[in-house]
Amino acid sequence: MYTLKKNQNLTLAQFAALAGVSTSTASRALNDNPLIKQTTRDKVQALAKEYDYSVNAAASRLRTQKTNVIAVILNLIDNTEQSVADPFLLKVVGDLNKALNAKGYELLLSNSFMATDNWANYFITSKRADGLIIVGQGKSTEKITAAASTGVPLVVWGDPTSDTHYPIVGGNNRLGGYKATTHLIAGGCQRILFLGDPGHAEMSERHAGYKQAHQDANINIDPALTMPIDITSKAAYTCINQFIRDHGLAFDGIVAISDMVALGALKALKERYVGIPADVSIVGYDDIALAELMHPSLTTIRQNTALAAEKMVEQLIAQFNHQATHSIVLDIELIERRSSRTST
Amino acid sequence: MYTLKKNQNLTLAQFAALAGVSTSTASRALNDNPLIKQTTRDKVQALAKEYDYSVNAAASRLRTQKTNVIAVILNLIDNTEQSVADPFLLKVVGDLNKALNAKGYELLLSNSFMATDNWANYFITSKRADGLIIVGQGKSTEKITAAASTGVPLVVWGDPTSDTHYPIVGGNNRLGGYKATTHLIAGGCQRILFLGDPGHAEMSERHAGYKQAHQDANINIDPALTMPIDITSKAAYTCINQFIRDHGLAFDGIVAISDMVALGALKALKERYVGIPADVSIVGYDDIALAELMHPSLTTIRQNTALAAEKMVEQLIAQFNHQATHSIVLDIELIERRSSRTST
DNA sequence: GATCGAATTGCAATCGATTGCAATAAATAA
DNA sequence: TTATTTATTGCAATCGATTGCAATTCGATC
Repeated sequence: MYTLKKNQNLTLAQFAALAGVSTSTASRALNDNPLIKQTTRDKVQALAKEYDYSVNAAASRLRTQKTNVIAVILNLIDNTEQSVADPFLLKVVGDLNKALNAKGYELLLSNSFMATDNWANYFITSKRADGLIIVGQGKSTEKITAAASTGVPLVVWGDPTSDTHYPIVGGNNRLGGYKATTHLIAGGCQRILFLGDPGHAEMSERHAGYKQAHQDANINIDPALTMPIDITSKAAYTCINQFIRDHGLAFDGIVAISDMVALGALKALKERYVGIPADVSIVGYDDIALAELMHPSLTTIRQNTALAAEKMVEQLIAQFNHQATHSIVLDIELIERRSSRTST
Repeated sequence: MYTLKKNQNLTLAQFAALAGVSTSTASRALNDNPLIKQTTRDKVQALAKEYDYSVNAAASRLRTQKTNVIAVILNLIDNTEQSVADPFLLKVVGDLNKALNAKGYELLLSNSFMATDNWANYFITSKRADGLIIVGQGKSTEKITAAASTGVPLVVWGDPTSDTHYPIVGGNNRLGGYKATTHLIAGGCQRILFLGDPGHAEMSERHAGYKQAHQDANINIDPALTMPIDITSKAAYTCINQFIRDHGLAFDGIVAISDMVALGALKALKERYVGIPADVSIVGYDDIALAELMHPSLTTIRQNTALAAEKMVEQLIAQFNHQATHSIVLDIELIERRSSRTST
């Protein structure tokens, strides 16, 4: 059994007295304000370390009206279950954490299932955070537009080609869909399944790329091959099973909306002893860590999340400085592995 | 009657004037203080919603000395690279987020690579958070003990059998190691590789279970079969390849310290056309979402992270209330899948 | 030594919500 | 009716750091 020990906290006034300076000098010294003589600054800072003094963030935030906190909102799409666990989303959070820290901000994590749905009010008006980073556009962008319309600084990870009044950072989804599909076609695929819901902004773009690739190759697009499923491996697994039960193995390639989806499909196919890539080629999306570990390893479209995180933070800071912002399209990259046939 | 533009930053004073009450009444009404007449409370709360008023968290925190924020620190072990991306860690974060929200707390995310290494000082003294949840004991528990010794409220995810002055929540690692190993032995394995570094608290316990299982089955333990590798799939992959190159397939079972490690091993084996589970059986740890999706699906030890998160939050709140706390051992569960032979 | 300007430092008001205590209104008892 | 509780509400001090402006010190120059 352990009990709480009361640790005494110094206030700036007490600390200043200790250091033999006024509170103003102490405060400025701690903030490395050039108004204060260098030697004084050094002395004060050293004392702060010695006495474990650190400024009261609450007081500082109240006075400066700045929190140095950014709220990151996981804007999940479908059912909680899988989405929250999606390695890709969480990787983005990790990268954001790094990018924010590098700029002196802290990360307050939330998801779209929280009680309030007035983000601007809850986070910004209440001075909990200085800005919002919203990961994912969700099925509807209502809450986002609502927040943006109040003038709150925010950035979204999503499809950057969406026409919005706020900046969106994201991969080139159309190109991603195009490259994935083209790669399959080059490998000899003729009937390519599209696994993902085109009702969602990013997916819609990828689907457009998928269609474009077909057209460029003069291949007819069979609408029955587009499967608008949830972004979960379970949905993909079920979908593939159902499809094969209904139509047999009436496809020879799969473009999946995420690696998790691809893995669900892969599992279903393997269980039916479908040869991969001999019978069916698969391309995923995101290049999560697991993609490489699968057997066969998964061909996929890589998104540079670390760079994306930096860009998002950049765009947010621009808003703090009342500078113009804009959506950013990031390059994507096709990572060829063993789940797809190489072009002949 | 004139209308005020909504969503301006109202102060409590302005809002109270609007509502025709004093600031004290307004404040109490918003906090549902029974001192205030019910009808007044209702009226004030309705107005708050109408005018998008929300209390300034900075001011409130300054006055009440309570932040309602918990800092969650990812205490990573080895190289950043893989660990940050470990789906298991991130799942824990997701569950913590949920558990904290349920109790009215927010989650401030950090990792052990941040600038400061005086956690107590940085988070608590500075009034950024009310308590710490540290995910992972790391290779050394220095920082944790340092923080704990200052009396800061904290809880750790790690090995609960460690003898500490702070509460640790975690799975029954010894039992986990034991069950995994016993399961393999029951399936006929005689030479079982242990993939994971026993120098780390949790791993050490699992290793103890591994040894115990051997003893109970009267099987000699070959120390050469214990491979102290990093907790990454890459390390596992390399390790298995190296081992086979050096000694051939001198083992018929693997107990892996995490699913990621198991997957790395699996990949190496598959590439060498080793039959799984025919030639080698594998048991992982954590039961991440991917475990089920692998081919063959991965037998593993499941840890109940959602429950763990709740317990951790509970232990933390107990400290806020100056109640006694204690470490908690959570049950684990063997999930039998296809990567291991079933007991005959 | 006196004067002026620059370099440092200090004074005191301020940020916005909370809460002990006092004050008032309403309800009950005498 | 008046006295006495009891239920509501308001006053004003307080939390701790920041910062505009005033005050002081220090050099350098005449």
